[in-house]
Amino acid sequence: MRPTVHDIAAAAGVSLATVDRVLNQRPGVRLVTREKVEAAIRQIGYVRDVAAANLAKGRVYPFVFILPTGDNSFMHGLRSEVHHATLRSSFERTEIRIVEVPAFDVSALVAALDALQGQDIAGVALVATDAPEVRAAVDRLVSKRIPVVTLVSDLTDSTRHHYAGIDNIAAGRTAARLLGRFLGGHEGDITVLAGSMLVRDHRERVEGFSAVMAAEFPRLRLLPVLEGRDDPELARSLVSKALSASKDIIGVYSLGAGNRGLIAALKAVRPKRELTVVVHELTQHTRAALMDGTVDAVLNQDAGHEVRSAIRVMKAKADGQSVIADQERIRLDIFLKDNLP
Amino acid sequence: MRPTVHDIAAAAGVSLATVDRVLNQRPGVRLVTREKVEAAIRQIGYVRDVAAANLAKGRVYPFVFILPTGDNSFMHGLRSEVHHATLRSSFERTEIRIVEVPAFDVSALVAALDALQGQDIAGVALVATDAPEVRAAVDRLVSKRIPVVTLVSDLTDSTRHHYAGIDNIAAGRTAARLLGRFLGGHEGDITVLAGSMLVRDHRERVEGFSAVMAAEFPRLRLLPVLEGRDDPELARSLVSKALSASKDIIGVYSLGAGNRGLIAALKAVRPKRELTVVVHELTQHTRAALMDGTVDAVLNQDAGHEVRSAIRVMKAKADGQSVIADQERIRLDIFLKDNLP
DNA sequence: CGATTTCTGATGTACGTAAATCAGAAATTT
DNA sequence: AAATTTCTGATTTACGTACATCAGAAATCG
Repeated sequence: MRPTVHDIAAAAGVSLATVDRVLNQRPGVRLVTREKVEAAIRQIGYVRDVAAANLAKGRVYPFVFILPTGDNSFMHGLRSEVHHATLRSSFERTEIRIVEVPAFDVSALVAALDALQGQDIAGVALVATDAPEVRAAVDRLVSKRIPVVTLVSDLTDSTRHHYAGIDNIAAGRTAARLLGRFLGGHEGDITVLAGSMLVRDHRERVEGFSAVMAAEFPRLRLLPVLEGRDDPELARSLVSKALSASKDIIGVYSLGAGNRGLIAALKAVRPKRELTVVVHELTQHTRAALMDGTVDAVLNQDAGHEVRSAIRVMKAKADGQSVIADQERIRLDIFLKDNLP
Repeated sequence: MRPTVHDIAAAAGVSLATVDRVLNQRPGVRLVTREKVEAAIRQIGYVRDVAAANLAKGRVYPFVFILPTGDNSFMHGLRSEVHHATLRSSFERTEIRIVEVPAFDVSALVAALDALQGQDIAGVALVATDAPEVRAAVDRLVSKRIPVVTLVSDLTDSTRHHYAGIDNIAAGRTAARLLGRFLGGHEGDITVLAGSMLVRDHRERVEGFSAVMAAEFPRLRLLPVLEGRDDPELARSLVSKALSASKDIIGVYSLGAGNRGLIAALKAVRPKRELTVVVHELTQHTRAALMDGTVDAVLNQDAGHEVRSAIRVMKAKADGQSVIADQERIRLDIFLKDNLP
């Protein structure tokens, strides 16, 4: 059986109350006594039973998710996953609040973060726009001992406790290799469609993609990155224009959201032009496009995993516990038409 | 706040003791009273606090993992993941026992399963060899209300509660498409190396692989499947022989374990022959081979996820609880040299 | 040395559930 | 109607921890 507080008390030759004071860092214990107790804790290998502790405390974890607005499928899916998590709240002792903030809007995000300051919050998860002001706001929360997890897109040089998202440089590199290998030794242009270079995940994907393309597929030339702001309509017109401007385009990498516009543009030129296409985010649109051959591969991050992971990590941090690092690594899913879930 | 047993008692106009009898299916409650209580439970939406219940019961979950012996890296990794789980036992209230059984040995597996019959076991996870005798033994356990989860390889038509592993047909199909696309329009032979056609996962991979190859890459011809019994030495000699027998081999699909033998055989012919290679299971050997270009893609199942998922599912079944299906779906990981973890 | 101040022990209640005991009520049998 | 059996209620203890209170011991101060 696992040792309990009673065992510590017996081992250290003190009372339960003193053990409790040491464990919960309450005042009223002499240094020598405290050390005696701590030694006993280590020696018998006591670990607090979090379930029992939470029961006694009536603990609930008030978490806040800050998500960008926008009607693209990915963010819609993310919101829906957070919503699903709220349905499990009573079991998991969480109380999840969703705060929506305009996409790519730095000051709105900062305001939302700062609004959390005084509140009783056990953790914050946010889709970060990578700006110094946001970093500063996050650091303020961290310094108030509030666990902060970035979701989907990370924040450079901030003190956030954890990032629940994929390695976007690796994603870009992987896209490049898939595209390069699928195109065999062919020569031609590649067009890249991003959402916004303001978010770190998109910048990193471009960076990884360009690096591998330059190093390993010199016969494929990258055209300037198009910014579709994750907006289907804008994406459509940008891609259509690009395709008619250059007849040498043989490959497309879409690394943001708003792919339903991209797919429409591709279908418009489809029988005539042969294009190899890699896109991000598995949605109903990209799934259909993968099935019908409009798209050759879909890179995906599982929003459900990201949300559940963020919650687990925030809980662990709030309790000062460690996490199973391996379990919290968010993986880059590669979908071909054969391994769709 | 969540409703408690006290709320049920009040709502149903009965005592705590009666509520307890209904909840835990103890005798001594008249049918009408029982129905009244059950109605109250539904009406106020009571859900048992499993943490508190486990605390009160002093519940521990004695689980058994039945794993095949064998010194290939994959099984080694699997054992090590189960071992890691034992280290978390005290937190998770589990008591994990590992039973080793010779690989591909039906009667030994059946004996191990039957040995569990009378024992106090909260769940069994096994790497199944797909045979009717094994299925029958599993069904016997299931009929004794013991949760059974197949791990890595599933069991046809059995009543096991859950399968913690990848979709192997999809894995084979994916391998075929990767190999086919990477080979561009080239023509030639493909050799397939399996462990044993006695295990369902390997059979299914071959099936998926062959189907896609036949349907979509008619210029690639499949040679007869080699059976390396997941043994590095055997794999090496089989592949070496095949490579020298046919000069037309331009692709290799290795769907079992024992890849360090395969890799040695490949390296032996490496500078002269150009081969596109897809293998299963990320180990130190396949990882190195992917990095140095001997292998083009690695398909992987995350043993850690499988083990943790199996434990979560066995727990849930033991408690009569539901699982988050999406969270328990084991994914096929596709690794190129760019997205290695 | 006595008077504080600071520490420590003893004890009790609580969290939500499980499980046991015993007395009394209701139903069933004789 | 009495005797029995079957149900139900009331109450208690326990799980491991948190937290509060109060009394008494030890240390520190004047």
